[in-house]
Amino acid sequence: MKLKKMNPKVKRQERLAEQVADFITKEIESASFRPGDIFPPEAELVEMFGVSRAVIREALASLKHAGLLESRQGGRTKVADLENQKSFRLILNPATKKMNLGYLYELRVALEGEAAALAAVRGTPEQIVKIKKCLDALEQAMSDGQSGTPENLAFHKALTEASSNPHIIHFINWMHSRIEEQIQAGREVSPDRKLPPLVQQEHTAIYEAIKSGDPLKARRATITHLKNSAMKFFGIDLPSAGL
Amino acid sequence: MKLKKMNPKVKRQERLAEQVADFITKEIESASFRPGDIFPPEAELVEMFGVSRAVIREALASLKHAGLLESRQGGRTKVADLENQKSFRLILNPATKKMNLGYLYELRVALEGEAAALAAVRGTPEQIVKIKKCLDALEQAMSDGQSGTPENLAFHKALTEASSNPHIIHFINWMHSRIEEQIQAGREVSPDRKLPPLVQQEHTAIYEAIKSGDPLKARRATITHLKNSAMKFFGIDLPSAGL
DNA sequence: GGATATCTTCTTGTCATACAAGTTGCTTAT
DNA sequence: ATAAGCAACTTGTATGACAAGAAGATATCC
Repeated sequence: MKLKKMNPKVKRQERLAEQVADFITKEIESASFRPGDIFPPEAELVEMFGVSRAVIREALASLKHAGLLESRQGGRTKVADLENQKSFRLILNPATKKMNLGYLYELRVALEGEAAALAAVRGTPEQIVKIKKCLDALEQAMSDGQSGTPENLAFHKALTEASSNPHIIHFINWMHSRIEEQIQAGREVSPDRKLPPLVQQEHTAIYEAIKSGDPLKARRATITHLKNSAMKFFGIDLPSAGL
Repeated sequence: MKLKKMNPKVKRQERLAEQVADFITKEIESASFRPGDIFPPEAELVEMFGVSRAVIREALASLKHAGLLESRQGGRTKVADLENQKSFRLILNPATKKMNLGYLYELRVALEGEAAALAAVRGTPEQIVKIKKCLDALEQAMSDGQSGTPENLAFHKALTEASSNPHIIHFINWMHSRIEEQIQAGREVSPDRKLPPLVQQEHTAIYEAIKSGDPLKARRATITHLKNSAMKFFGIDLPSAGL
């Protein structure tokens, strides 16, 4: 239960407050504390972790900001309801890395499918032109023998933006980086990530569907594309879910 | 640019660190600062806001934890890439309250539709029984003349849980509370929120589809239900997006 | 005896100061 | 001009002090 203050072996030493915050977060997520429980007073935490009150307060401030804890001057600090958090964080079960990635992909399918459908319904001509440009750039990059990863990312980004829904855009972009993080974390699966020529067909299908204003076709093309890449890169077999 | 330290008129005084953090967050979101920009040193912020360094540090700790800022001992603090944030927060445009709610509903439609489809594909018998129980409880509550709001919530929750995807479950629940918050915030639209008898038909349709294991039907029933309630309660006309 | 008011103690919120650790940029010597 | 070294600046941590509010114990009044 005690934190090490200074471990010289660790290259990039994390700030103490962050260590404490992470520790407490795990404690709460592992249900050692339940929502509504009263939290130990700061003085006790100071002893427990062997750090100054300033550090404890910075850690608690972070967790209060994130919505994990609640406090009022004079009163005791309480563990907040998970529902009431202002920010959303993935709760990653370290025991099931591969499952995590699959679950994340399911989320991705739902959102990017919807984004593509929305793009087909209300994408502006400029947005659609932008998608086309990204498609061409990707084509070019691949025929040049490059990996095409950045162009691929740009294509998906342009696609998302054509949904014109700021929350969906923001969330999809956020999720991409979370997925990337998961991939980096679970290195036992090391895909070469080289885009096979086939994907370009899938990309084109998505573009065509959006351009023709057919939301269902756009959604299906996107889902097919994501299902295929999940299988190809990670061996994940996503459920069809009726589309 | 200066914060008031103590405003006796405000009932529930927010902590200074939280005020500072919110202020800085808005500054960053409104693009006054761009990712990669170096941030003013703490000493300068102390002067700027007229608070102690401890308060500034707690605010900065919160923002670093959220992923908005990055710092290294000795170096300058920088504004982090929005993409790299570990937690997701809604960026609410205060100018367009009604739009926000509509956009949130689009997100909700995408996710709950997917959840319903997944529930139809892989919902366990126990999960489906639970949905039925919630449906019955809602029926009972409504025939008793109650609002049925808590039962309605329970029904949707049971539905979501049957998707068996922890991230989707967590995110939908989180979004419900965000939507509720938005509704509270924009009080000019004050719906009476009383469930009309018609919704029960829609609920039953969702349940039947899931029970029969038909993901497409479950998805469509859910989307129809959400579209109708968005229109009924808030006058929001959601796009069809091909389903 | 029970409800109410007061007071003591505990806890969180804020401030001030000091120093350690590390970075940045300038100065200086080669 | 380049590189080493130094000085100033910035963030990280620790400590002590006090204010403000909450919670519980105590005393008071009916």
